[in-house]
Parts: sequence; C-alpha cells; structure tokens
Amino acid sequence: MLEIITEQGSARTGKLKINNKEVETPFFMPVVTKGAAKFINNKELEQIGSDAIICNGFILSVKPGLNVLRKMGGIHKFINYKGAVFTDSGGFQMYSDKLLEKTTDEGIHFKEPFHGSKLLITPEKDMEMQNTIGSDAAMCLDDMPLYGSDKKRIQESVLKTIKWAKRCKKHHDEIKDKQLLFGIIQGGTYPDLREFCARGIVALDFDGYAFGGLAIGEPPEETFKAVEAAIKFVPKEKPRYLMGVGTPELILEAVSMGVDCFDSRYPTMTARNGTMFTGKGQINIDKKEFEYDEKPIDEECECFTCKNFTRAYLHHLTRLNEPTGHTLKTIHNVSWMQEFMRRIRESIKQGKFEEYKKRFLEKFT
RNA sequence: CCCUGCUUAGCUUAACGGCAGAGCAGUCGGCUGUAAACCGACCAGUCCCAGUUCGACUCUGGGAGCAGGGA
Repeated sequence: MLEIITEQGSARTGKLKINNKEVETPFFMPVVTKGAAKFINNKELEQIGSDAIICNGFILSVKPGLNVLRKMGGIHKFINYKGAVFTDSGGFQMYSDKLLEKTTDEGIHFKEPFHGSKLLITPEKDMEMQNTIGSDAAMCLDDMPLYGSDKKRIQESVLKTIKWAKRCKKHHDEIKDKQLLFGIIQGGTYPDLREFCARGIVALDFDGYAFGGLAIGEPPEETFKAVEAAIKFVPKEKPRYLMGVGTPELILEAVSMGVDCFDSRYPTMTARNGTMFTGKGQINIDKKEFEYDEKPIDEECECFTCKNFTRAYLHHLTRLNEPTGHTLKTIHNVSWMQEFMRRIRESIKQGKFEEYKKRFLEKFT
C-alpha cells in the first residue's frame, strides 16, 4: 500500500507497494493501451525510469483476448515489463463515438473495435477482464460524460459511477486477489457533484482513488477546482490518481494538492507530432528554425536522444516522417517526464517543493 | 532558320467560354485514463501584350521562355 515518506503542505512523496513491486510517488505512467506504447518498447520504458505503466483492459480483452493473456501467463510476462501495471476499465472509451453504442444501468454497450459487433461491458465483466489480464491495479468501470455536458447528465454519470463502483467492488472482493482496485470519482467541473461522488466512492473503501473526467478540454482552473472539491474526502493514506494528466504545469499543481499518480498520452502523442519538452518550455522540432541547430533537444537532458542526436537531425527526421525520428522523440519526452517526476520527488523530500515549482514555472514558458 | 508541343501557387496539377480548386512544401496554432506518425487555420496562382465576347485559364493574333524534331 502507500507508505508516505515526506510531506510538504498537501504534497507528499512515498512508496506505493503492489504485488512486490515498489513505485515511488508521485509518479507518471506512460499510456500503453494495447500492450505497447507507440514507437517505444516496454524495455525502453523500463530503462528510462517508468516504474509503472497503464494498459487498457477493455482493448486488451478484445485483442489479443483474455485467452491469450491467460495462456501467456498474464500481462507482465506477455509484454515483458517488470514494473507495476495498471489497467483502465474502458470507461474512457465512452469518449469515442466510434466505440460507444449507449450506456444502460447494466453497463456500457460498445461497438467492438475491430468488427463493430455489439459488446456489453458490465462492472462484473470488467473486473474479470482486468483480473484475468493480471494487472497490479484495476480501475472501476465508470460513466464518463463528455466535456460540456449539462449538470443533469453529470449528475446521472455520478450516480451511475457510484452504482457501478459498488458492483465492481463486490465482484472484485469475490475474486480474492492481490490486485488493487481504484474507485473513480466523477462530477465534471461541479464542486458539489465532485464532493457527492467522492463521499459515495470513498464510502466503498477502495485501495486507491482516481479523479476521472478531467483534462478533457476544460480550463485548468476548473480542473483544480474539481480535484480540490473531491480530494478532501479521500483518506490521506490512500493513493490519489489524477487520470489523463498531462502537462508538466498540471502535474506540478496537482502534486501540490496531494495527487500521487498520473498517466497521460500527452508526452508520447505530442512527441510524434513534434512537440518536445525542454526545461524552457515546449518546442516544436518541426519548425524551420531548427534546421541547422546543433544543440540537443534539451541541453540539460541526459536521455539517449539528447546524448546522441542534434535538433537538426531530429528536425530532418520529422520532416521526412521517419519512424526512427518518432522513436527518438518519444524516448526524449518520456525520459524528460520521468526525470521531471524524479525532481519533484526529490524536492519534496528536501522540503523544497514549492521553490522547485516556482523556479520551474518561471523557466517553463 | 523552320515545324510541333508545352507554360495555372515554391513543386505536382484540376477547372463544356460561366465563382480558379486540390495535394505536397511553407508559416502559425492545437494535442492531456490513445482504434489518432494526428487535427485545424493561414499563405500563395492563370508567362506577357492585344483582340473577340455580357463574360477568357479556356477562342484568335503577336511576343517570351522551355522541350522535341528538321535544315
């Protein structure tokens, strides 16, 4: 479970122990939806300091399917990754109108991603799925409303999310396994609904708590308002997970509010599109100004890409849309992000988090 | 010197005589629990000069440039 080592204000650093894996908090999980992040393999993810990743239980249960996962000895062995594996429930895939058919009280009716046939995911099935996959931490099936939904819809989502969480918890308890189960708190950007949902979810006593349905287009102040409204009701000794976040700025702010855990496709997706993290802010390597630039992406970065290749070369590869370029860019962004998390943890341990945050934000424009 | 063909945005090209469009390149944004090496915006054009016509990238005449062929 979570062992808190140092606290500074609401920010804390600690160790999350799951299934004899140990992950220092706060940490960032690269998104490994189908068992592979794009343009970077799982060994590379390990090597550059990703102690945890998140896969998608729903997608994996469709392909390669649960039989393969079972026969291949579970997710860790199958994808050859030693760190902690979280799985997402598939609730987020409601966000894709290509996948979503409808939701009922029973569960989510999906269109099967590869053939389009209909597929009902219930909380119970979802628990079986994620447990068969063998992840270290599973997520409850939640009802994820689109950004901009009216309050009535968010209210409905909160009630459904709590109801499903109850069924998830009950079924997960029956399975009897070391796998952790996280409850997800919805509520859009309405503080009262966030509070209501947090109380309802926390009452069910999960191993960890996630804030869902955020960072989907709302302004950052709204994101934080929502987290703030909910996080007060989450027990201190339980890990808190802000799903889908994100950018360095958002992570810093969330850490100072007491969040321990993040995941986002942001570093890998933006890398492919040319956006590179540096200590001075983001740059787009696709721009002509880097054509003759002999510097590494970030002069203070120690990653494989920065130690070996110039901006000019990465610019060139990007222009030609070369897969190797995408790989090198992805390695940089993920490495940079993991180094960023290390520095956050270090600064909390030294009681200098607020100074670190301030200094970072001054330079990161 | 003669004959033939061609000329539309930086490049490759659309448009019965009826609103000059597109792809690539370029510039600028965006990307946040990934069926997304993506999405959006902007920039920019009829080789030149006359003529016919309500109206010309399109038809006629002249010129320039390029390519091929013949002396």
